[in-house]
Amino acid sequence: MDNINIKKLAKELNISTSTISRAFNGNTDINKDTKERILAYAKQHNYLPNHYASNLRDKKSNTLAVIVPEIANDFFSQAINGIEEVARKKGFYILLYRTDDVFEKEVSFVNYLNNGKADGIIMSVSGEANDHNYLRQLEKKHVPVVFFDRVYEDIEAAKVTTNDYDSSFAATEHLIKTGCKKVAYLVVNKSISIGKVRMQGYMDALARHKIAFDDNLVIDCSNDEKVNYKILKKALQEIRPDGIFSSVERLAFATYYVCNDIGISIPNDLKVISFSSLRVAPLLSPPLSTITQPAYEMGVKAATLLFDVLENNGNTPKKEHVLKSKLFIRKSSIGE
Amino acid sequence: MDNINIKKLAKELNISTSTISRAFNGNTDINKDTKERILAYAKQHNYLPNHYASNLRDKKSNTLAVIVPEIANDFFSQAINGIEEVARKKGFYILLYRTDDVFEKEVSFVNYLNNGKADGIIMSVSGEANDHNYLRQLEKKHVPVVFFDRVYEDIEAAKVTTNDYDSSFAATEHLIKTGCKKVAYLVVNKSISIGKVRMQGYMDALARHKIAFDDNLVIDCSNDEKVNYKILKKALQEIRPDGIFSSVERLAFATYYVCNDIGISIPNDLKVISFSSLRVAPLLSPPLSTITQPAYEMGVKAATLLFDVLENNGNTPKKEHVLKSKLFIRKSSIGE
DNA sequence: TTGTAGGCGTTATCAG
DNA sequence: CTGATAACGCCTACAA
Repeated sequence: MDNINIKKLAKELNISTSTISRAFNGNTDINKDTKERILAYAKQHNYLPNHYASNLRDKKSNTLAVIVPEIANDFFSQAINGIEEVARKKGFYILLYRTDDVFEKEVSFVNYLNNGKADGIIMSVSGEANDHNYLRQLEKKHVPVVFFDRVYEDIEAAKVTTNDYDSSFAATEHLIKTGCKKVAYLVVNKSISIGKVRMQGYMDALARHKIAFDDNLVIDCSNDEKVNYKILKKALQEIRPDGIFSSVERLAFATYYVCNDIGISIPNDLKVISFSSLRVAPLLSPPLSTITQPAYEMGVKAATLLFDVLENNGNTPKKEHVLKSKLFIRKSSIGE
Repeated sequence: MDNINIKKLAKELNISTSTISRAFNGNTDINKDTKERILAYAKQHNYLPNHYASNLRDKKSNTLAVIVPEIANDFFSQAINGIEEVARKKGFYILLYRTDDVFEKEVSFVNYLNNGKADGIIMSVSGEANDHNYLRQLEKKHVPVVFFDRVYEDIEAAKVTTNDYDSSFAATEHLIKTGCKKVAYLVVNKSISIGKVRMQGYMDALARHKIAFDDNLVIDCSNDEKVNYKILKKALQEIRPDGIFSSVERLAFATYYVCNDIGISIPNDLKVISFSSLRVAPLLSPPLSTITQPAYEMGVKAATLLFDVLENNGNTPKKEHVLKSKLFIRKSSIGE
């Protein structure tokens, strides 16, 4: 009796398949004794309803797809934790997908999800500059989407973000107040999404303090660590900023490495502040000033919104939710 | 035409469902033009085969379950990356589950997987001291399991671990050679699995150097950060070790925090070395000496082994694979 | 309270 | 090369 199923069980118990089904689905129209007998026998024989059959019938998968650019990253892994927490309480499971920031991977995965594989999608996107029609098809299939952190403005869906503009403004202003005259902005892609908003905060803070914006101080980096190291080394040596506002944590780390190697002292020669979810930021040398997004809470919020839509049959109004980041001023950005 | 399916498509195209099915499954028995016509029309109408129906027929889910104690953790998130990389190449997807180190969650999830939800499982376990029969039932269902890092010795399955004993011996010996007379061992649960093996390496290194083992120097911590802080503070003040070998990265961080607060200087007063996958360990103050497991490679290996079993119809011999960790000696453990 | 039967969407088999 | 048909395992009307 290797592959047990509802029919075999029914035969062995001399009972109908419907009754068994009822025993497993919290149906009240069933005799308590019968139910117990079924469950006991099922457990003994290691029977559980087959998910694919159930899902095929119900058109429900009890699965959430989570799409992120990276997994091994403090921000995203904490956000995933938050999503998982909510999903678990609802009896949902997480199908995880990493895009590596490659738009095509995102598209291919989303298309794959087009057919009942997941009941909803939570994603942080990677392809702002592209055509997002592939996402519109999900609507037709009634697969709701919630964006978090990195969103597509042109897609109508629930969105969970942080007050990036304000944080960036505050961080830049902090550097200025602490004495910096030449604050550089580190970014991976200045023309899209997050990099853009954060840059606006940076620019406006400069303007407020009557510091002329200098395009050379916007340092556009890549996703390759070695390349970034070179770019930053060159920038620090040639442009010689006295402050760094980094929109991405790994660029701040790269800055630390470069400074260690070429003998620039943080914060004496250069003050640094960065977006970062690194939990040991206070233990760095020097402790890194950070703008820390509430990653876990963002995950929780995104998942909660998704369940709102799911449970209201897709009729919930789309909303944008902005959570607040926290500014932690530490030694890396404090003047003498 | 909201919910398209193979039958509607067949009707619209005036063609049979079998032909459509063939078009989607790389079947050669189909006219090229027909195939192209089908695929084009399907794309236009946003049709893709329903996964649940396919899986129900094929008894294949193309999904791998990954079970880990935590996600927001450098080691596990890098390992998941490795698993994902391999899975993706095989066209598989990842169902992720976090146990929070709670055995019951592990059991409940594995039981849930008992019915075709996943074709295989990769897990790092949480319940060494318990009954593992729930895992044996997976064998009956032909759902192969691969363990990584934390394994159950009493379950026969492929296992991917690191040379923990050797690394622990080497780390302890390093501290001794650097001048430590009183090396403490930090552990979360000394009696099981990893904590046990690592402790053995520690003890044997002491013995080799004729240092008497002192039970007070084994500092058993918890999963609660605040509790750990208190335990460590007390230990550092009262027992006053001059070296710390930590089997878990977060205990090393806690040590740093305590030392900062009570004015113990690392490495002058206390030398520290720890298992850790933190990528910015060189940037800590002081840079942390680490035993770093090849997390990504372990994930790759585990996934590869799982596919070996899957592709050989479960007939592959079970094997244990031991990868090597790297010892990075940095300032936190170097004498003056 | 329980049983019967049809269908969820797909694909493998077999026949043409 | 294409079509008809019977499963895959389950659940829900509906009937009893």
